[in-house]
Amino acid sequence: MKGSPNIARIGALIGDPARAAMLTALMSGKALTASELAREAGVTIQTASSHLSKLQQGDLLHLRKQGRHKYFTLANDDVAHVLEGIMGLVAGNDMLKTRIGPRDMALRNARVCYNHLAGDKGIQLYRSLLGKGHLLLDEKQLGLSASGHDFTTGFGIDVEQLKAAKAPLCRECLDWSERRSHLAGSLGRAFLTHMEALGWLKRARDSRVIRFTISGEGAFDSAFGIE
Amino acid sequence: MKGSPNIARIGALIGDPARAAMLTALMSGKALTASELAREAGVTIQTASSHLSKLQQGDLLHLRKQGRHKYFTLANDDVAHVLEGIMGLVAGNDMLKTRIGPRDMALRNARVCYNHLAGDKGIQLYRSLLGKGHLLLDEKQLGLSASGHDFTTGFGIDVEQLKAAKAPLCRECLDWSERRSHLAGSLGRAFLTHMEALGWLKRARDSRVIRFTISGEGAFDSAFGIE
DNA sequence: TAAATGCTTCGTCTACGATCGAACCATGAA
DNA sequence: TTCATGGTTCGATCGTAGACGAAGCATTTA
Repeated sequence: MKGSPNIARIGALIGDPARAAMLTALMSGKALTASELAREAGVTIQTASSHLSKLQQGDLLHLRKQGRHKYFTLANDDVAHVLEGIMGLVAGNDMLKTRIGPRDMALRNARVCYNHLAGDKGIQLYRSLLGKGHLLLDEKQLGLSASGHDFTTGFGIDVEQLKAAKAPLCRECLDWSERRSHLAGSLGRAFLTHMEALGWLKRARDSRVIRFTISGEGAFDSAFGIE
Repeated sequence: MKGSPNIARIGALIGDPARAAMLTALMSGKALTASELAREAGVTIQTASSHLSKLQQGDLLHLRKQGRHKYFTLANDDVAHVLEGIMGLVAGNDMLKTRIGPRDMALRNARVCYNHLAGDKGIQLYRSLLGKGHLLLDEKQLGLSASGHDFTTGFGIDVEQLKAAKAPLCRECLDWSERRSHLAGSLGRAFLTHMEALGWLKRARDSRVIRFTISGEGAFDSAFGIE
């Protein structure tokens, strides 16, 4: 109707507790089935089904049928970005009152933000790549420089394959815990999955927490020149 | 309860049509009274009062009493940032279907995003400052370089005064229309208000649209080196 | 085929919240 | 003081959306 986009629709989608729980669960980046999301939200499978169809209708979720399963993920990085932003709003207010527990400390140190690395570790990575000139912020968005291309392929990531896909390669994402940017986009995802493949880190089973192994932490520091 | 912040609360706040209308109205950056917001949302003043107290309770709004009036603004730049992000989500989906009209074109060209310049013009400004080394993105957040300090004061902005305030000086804000960053923070606000004072541009009465004057457009281009 | 699993649809119930009329405070003007 | 204006609080109404039980599809396994 008006010139501005319809905010209320999306707000209402996020505004329901059950749906919000599902969305936060999907922030892990994993594809989850309808029944898993139902458990996560603490509702029966029928109501979950209703919620999921609404979320999908609102283009917040992406669906991938596979056999008799339905795997849901967040629709794209933008959705994740908005969700992180909202978390930042609550964090700014609540965190001051609530004493941050060990679980939150782990979240702040390293967590997954829709399949890419966030938290303190994510920012270190971003800063390193930017500082060494591997990432460029010159013109539009964020770009991978020639040296960055070499570095990344040398690290073991198939950049050409990522470039072939239609999804944006680099994107920055603002962190609610640290108030700084970290690397998102398909490249950000590739970094995380590759580090996991290298055994540097492990994802916690049912949360967004990431735990680095002892050797992985050292390898991370030396690979990216963290003092 | 859980480790992650409580998203649903904020989503629900944004999710009501009346409240959403108020928030989008406040994206203009102007301070609006309760009754103005009631008109904007199309509800009576009583219900508006209820909504406003909820929004304030949720730390989305900042209140400033003045005489028998109550002036509301968005609580901070982060709130504006999140709202723009949500608009971006809807824009990505709806804008493809809906043919963009002249009103939207004006919005894309130049608009106010919580008191700083957004849209195409906002990005030009940001790119220019970054390209000339006046803004630095090295380490944490965004910073004003020495040359940027000189340039800005030369432009007629009292940077020292801004630095004295507790609000962050520079911040980047992602644009939904252009998918690029522009300058937010108190410095971004200062740029907009100063340009308005110089007569370069005029804000539309009841929208977020900004119209540059003919001379203002030329002055803008030469001041920031837009070809 | 039958049985089991994953998910959807239907119908009903319930509860919360948005809305407004009316009365009530508070501030500023006459 | 009295009047007008800006805003809040109370109470009642009403709608809608969320919840689940039960039945219905669909797909995979036996």
